[in-house]
Amino acid sequence: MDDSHPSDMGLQLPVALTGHVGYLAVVMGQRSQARFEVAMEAFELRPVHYDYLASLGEHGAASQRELADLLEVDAARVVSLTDALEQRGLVTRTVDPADRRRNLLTLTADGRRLLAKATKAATRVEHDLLAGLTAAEQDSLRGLLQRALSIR
Amino acid sequence: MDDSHPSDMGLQLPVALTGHVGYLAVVMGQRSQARFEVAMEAFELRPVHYDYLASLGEHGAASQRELADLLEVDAARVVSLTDALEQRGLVTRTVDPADRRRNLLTLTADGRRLLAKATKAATRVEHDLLAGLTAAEQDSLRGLLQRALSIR
DNA sequence: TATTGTTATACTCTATAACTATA
DNA sequence: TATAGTTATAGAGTATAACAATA
Repeated sequence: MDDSHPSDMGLQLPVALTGHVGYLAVVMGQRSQARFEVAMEAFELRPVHYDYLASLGEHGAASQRELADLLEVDAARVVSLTDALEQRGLVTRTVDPADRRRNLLTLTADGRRLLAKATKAATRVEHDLLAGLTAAEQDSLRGLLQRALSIR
Repeated sequence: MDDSHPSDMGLQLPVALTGHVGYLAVVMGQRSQARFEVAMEAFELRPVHYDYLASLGEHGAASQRELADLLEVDAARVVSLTDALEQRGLVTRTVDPADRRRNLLTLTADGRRLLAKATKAATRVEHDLLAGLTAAEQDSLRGLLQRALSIR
């Protein structure tokens, strides 16, 4: 929300915090999230909606439970998220013929179009977020975070 | 909360997310915060309490407003945080003689002792969080995050 | 009996606004 | 008039638990 001026010249954050990757990751995550929220407002999406749409965009279809596990959100939350996105015509629910308890979620054409636009905005946020680093440093940071998180 | 097994073998997170430093930073921050919360439970502290104590630990004394600006939390929140820490005998409020509107916050001896113990626990969390990286990579990651955030 | 999805409720956290006192 | 701190309230966001349908 508050893109802190580094030249505030009040107190300084203690080294006990700024010297830890854990703390820096929290701050970096908050900054990223805050800017991403602003960027997504243009599409009336919250970050979790984007994660939702992007996941369907790559997998084609998924059940609500699968999506809940993937995004690590409560199953009840997927219900209300899906309600909202379905009402806006971005997603459809269809009963899985193979297991009629399951709802298969799919992006509509509108959903794919919105996702494409939102993805461009997300890339712009990424670019701005890393403006202080060289391209090589950006790659390095990405790789280190992926390794630390055991992603890919 | 949920230290995700990478071998869940459900769906995989989309590259649209995992390929962005912004997303990785959010996930890293969440993981860090979650583990830090668990570690601080032993001291009946929440992360914000630790940030509070660590800031006083390095600055000696600060007013409530200064602390609110530094930690980027609401002034009203500093009131309730201070209430709790003061009741536990970890912090004292004393009126600033130079400006009687201001409360100067100081760690008590108990506060310093608890901070020292909590700091050790925080260091252990940091160590575990970065277990997958070499020492050189850890330094590199720390430096890149600091540069990206314009800290120090 | 276990799992998927749904609903309604309760709770936690935080921001907001109104107030007192000092400057 | 502006600032520091306090208090009480309201709001958003999320988790919880009970339920219905299907396996």
